[in-house]
Amino acid sequence: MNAKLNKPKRLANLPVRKVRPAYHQIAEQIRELIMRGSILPGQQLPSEAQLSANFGVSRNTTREALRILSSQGLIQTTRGTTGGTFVAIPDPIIVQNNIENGLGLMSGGDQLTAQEIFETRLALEIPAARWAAERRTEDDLQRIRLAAASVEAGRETADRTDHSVDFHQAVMEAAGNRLMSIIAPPVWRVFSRCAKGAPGKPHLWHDIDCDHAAVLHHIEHRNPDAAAEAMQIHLIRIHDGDS
Amino acid sequence: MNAKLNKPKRLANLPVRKVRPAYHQIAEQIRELIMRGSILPGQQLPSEAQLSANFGVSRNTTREALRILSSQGLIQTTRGTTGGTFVAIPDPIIVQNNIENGLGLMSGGDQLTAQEIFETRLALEIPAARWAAERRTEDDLQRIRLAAASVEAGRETADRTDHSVDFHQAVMEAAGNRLMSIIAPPVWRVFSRCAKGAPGKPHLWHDIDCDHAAVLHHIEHRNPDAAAEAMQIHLIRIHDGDS
DNA sequence: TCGTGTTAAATGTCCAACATTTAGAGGCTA
DNA sequence: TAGCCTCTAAATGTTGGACATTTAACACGA
Repeated sequence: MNAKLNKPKRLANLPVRKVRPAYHQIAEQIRELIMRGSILPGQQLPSEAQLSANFGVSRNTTREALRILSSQGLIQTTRGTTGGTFVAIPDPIIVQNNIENGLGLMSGGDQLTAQEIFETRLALEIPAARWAAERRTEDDLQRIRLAAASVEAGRETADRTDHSVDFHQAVMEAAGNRLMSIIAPPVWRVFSRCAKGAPGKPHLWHDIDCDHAAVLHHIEHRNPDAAAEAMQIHLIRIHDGDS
Repeated sequence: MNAKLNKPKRLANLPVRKVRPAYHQIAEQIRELIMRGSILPGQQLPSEAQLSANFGVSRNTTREALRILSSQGLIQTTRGTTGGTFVAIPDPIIVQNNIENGLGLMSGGDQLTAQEIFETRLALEIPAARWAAERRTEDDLQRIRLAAASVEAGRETADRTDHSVDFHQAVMEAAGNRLMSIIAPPVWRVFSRCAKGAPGKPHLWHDIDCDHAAVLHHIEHRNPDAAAEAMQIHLIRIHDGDS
């Protein structure tokens, strides 16, 4: 049994697969079609039987290829007479889950330190606070206020942590950059998983509430520099508070 | 045919699957085992035959579940007598590909604008330049120099674009944050795909070379603020140059 | 007109067999 | 003994066919 454990290492060091399995090649080809836009989101792919005939493989092999694409969020399958395989309409939730999966894997293997995740948060959220102060709508403000209030109201630490993410999410969305809104949540989730051994001193939560109020205040008054600085102070606090 | 096009929308609006397929449930269960650490990276899973027996499904169904996990980078399969299915050791390349898949899909569907991608680059790369100036080693410098020289030497626009990514990658790696080094490349690739209709004025490439030299110079002399500013100027230039 | 049953098309699942790859065991030879 | 060869076993890869299930549309009758 022990002999088996070191086998994967050998594989990782020798990524020279002579021939990739058929299902892998087929997935690659269909993926290429989708990525280059030859088949548009919402359009239907040929049925499994037709695909199998076209590629000259059995239906089982085709299905294994489709499972790969499906798990990458590229296609969706439905049953029934009008069912079939369709190019998926991009869904931010699924994309985020995929990113989180990957990042979670790496942080679990000690390949990511808490410091690195903290720095990434600085890079993403300080500019976000600045842009939020410049661009926020009344709706954005409302959401940020609500999230800040939920954190204050939270009784247990777990509640507060959850709602704290809501606060940061609300600020991020007020910044009006959808790409950053997609990237940030997975980073937060990995962050909270890395730093979950954080009991926190009793006054820490009070300080955090003050930080949130300050960020909100500066965004409210459209003061980008102050909002950015307040966010920086806040992030440093929650990072140091955990250590 | 047209009737088929709007079917996926209906699905997206009705995410109430009565029962998820068996392969989906099995993938979920095994994924849970891996994520909670019950099976450690490098360890071997039971053979497909044993898994099928344990779950009470056919080998085909088990294989489709394994394809899902494999495409998520969670497992690796090898053939032969010592082969089998092993929990994968996290690989940044695969994680990056998954992220790029997702982002690429979203940018293709007009869900991401060039402006948003540009802003994300600002957020990631300006701090990176600053940290690079603080932390760079001699090896880092060497790589940045090499990349800058390759851009200058490039004859065709395509060559220069490729090597330009190398330059930014080298700076990013000098910053010493692996999480940001993972996130940034997918963003770049989506960026270059969005802005590939960029012929560029003749003097643009010369300006870019000057920018690179300035960034390199400030990183070399450990001047974080100047490096950050030079990177900002550079990013703005390549963004405006495309419009 | 409304409901209802039938039907067809597609994916989901199973089975049994065979092909291929791979490392190791064992035997042969020098 | 060292080195090479063949054989074998264990695992994944692939095939073909069959049947189950789901779903919407169609035809039919009250």
